[in-house]
Order: sequence, then structure tokens, then C-alpha cells
Amino acid sequence: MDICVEKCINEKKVLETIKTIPQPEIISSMADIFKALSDPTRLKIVLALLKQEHCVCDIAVICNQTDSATSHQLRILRTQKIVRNRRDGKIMYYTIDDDHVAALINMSLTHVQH
Amino acid sequence: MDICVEKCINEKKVLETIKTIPQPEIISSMADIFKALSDPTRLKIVLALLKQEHCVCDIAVICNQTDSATSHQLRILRTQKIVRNRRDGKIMYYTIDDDHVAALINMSLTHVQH
DNA sequence: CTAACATATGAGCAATTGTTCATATGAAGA
DNA sequence: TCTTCATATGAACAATTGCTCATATGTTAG
Repeated sequence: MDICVEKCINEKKVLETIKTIPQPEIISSMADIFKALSDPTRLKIVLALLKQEHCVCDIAVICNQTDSATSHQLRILRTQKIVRNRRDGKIMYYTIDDDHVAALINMSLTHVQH
Repeated sequence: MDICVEKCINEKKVLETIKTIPQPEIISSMADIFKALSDPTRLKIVLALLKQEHCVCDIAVICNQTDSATSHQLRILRTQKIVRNRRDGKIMYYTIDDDHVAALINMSLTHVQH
């Protein structure tokens, strides 16, 4: 019944499932969020900002990276609306943009700890 | 006060934050989970399996991919304990491993939809 | 204005990723 | 046994990623 007969497709089940899957653009956007969090350095930035607001140079120190590399990473996180920045004179302060992020991070932490 | 003075580090804030950040291995494991979900094809597989159990060839059809490519992706998801498989004769059925996964996916969907 | 500072950005590159293709494994039927 | 089917896996390669370095912004102080 559920065995792949002819061409190895169980058409009914496949169509049933396809109906429930979001549009490609939605899937792509979701993947982009996960991609933004998939780099250890970027994840460390997010974890740091979950504690408190920081400027770029402080984030660079926390991540043991150059300011330039840090700035590149922050741009990716900004694009995905994961972090937000505000300028105070020469200093640019970064914060977590919304609280879905904290929920995502906590969920993955729970998953890692079995 | 919070301005980067000398070498551009606010040492107190930085140390305060560093104390709260998980161990590198934890961060790395969390990043691996997100990396597994960061590819649109793999994410589509996960979304399909959230609906119901499927065999490799059906997943391949759903994702418009070869069985081989699908198998490679499933291995990555298996390694991250995101999916689980059971054999029934020649057929290998895949399911979502635990319900943290559904929570993660729903959270990212919420984030995408503002 | 100019200089100094914090951050941003583009080019270039090594490392990583996802696919294809060929081959291997494991199970069931003849 | 041999064959077929469903899936897995290794090698190879193009595409993408994250870093470095050089340069460009934007802001403040002199």
C-alpha cells in the first residue's frame, strides 16, 4: 500500500503532503533565517546581544574577530531582521530585533541538550 | 560611558556578556542544527515529514530531485537527529525525530510572516 | 576646513557546500 | 544462486560562504 509501486511513487500520499507545504518563497525565506544562524560566529553574536546591547568593536572582541569581519556578519543578521542597529555619534549599537529570535535560540539549545 | 574608550572596548560590559555565552561546543552544535535547516531542499523535506512519514523516493518526487541527492540530504538531517528512519523490506521510511523540530519550524515561519 | 575614529563595503581568495554520476549495499523474488 | 529494486555512499566539480585587506562613509573634535 505505502510501497513505491511503478516509478517508485505513492502518488496519493505525495499529493496529500505537497498540498500542506508552503510556497517556495516562504521556504526560501525560512531557510535564509536558519542560514543566518548557521555560522558559529554569527550565532555567538546573537547570543551576546540576547544578553545586552553592544557596539561593533565590543562584539568583535567577544567573537575574537576583526571589526571588518564582524561588520560583515552583522550585515547578514540585519538583512534577516535578526538584529537592529542604532547610531549614537560614531558608535553603532546593535540589539536583537524581536523576541522570536530568543525563542528560536532557546529551542535549538533544548534540542542540543537532548 | 558605553563608548569604546582606548582600544575600543568596554571591558566591563564585554566580560559581563561573555560570562553568559555557552561553551564553544554548545554554540557549534546549535549552529549545526540551524545549518541542517538552512538549505531550501532540506527544509522542504522537513516540512513534508511534518505532515507524514515518507519513503526516500517519494521525498525525491516532492523535492524534484534525484533519489541520490535526496539520500545525501537525509543523511545530514539524520546526523542532526532531525529525522529518523525505519526499514520495511526494501523501503526506508523517514519521520521527524522529535517535536522540538516542529517548534523550530513554526517559530521561523512566524518570523518570516513578520 | 582637516584629522581621527567607528563602522561599512567591495574585491579577492581559500574553504565549504550541494549536486551529479558511478558504484556499493541490503532485501525480496525467481 | 542471480536479478531487480530501493537506498546509500564516495569522488569530482561548480557554486556559495566567510575571511582578509584596502578603501569608503559618517561623525566628532580641533
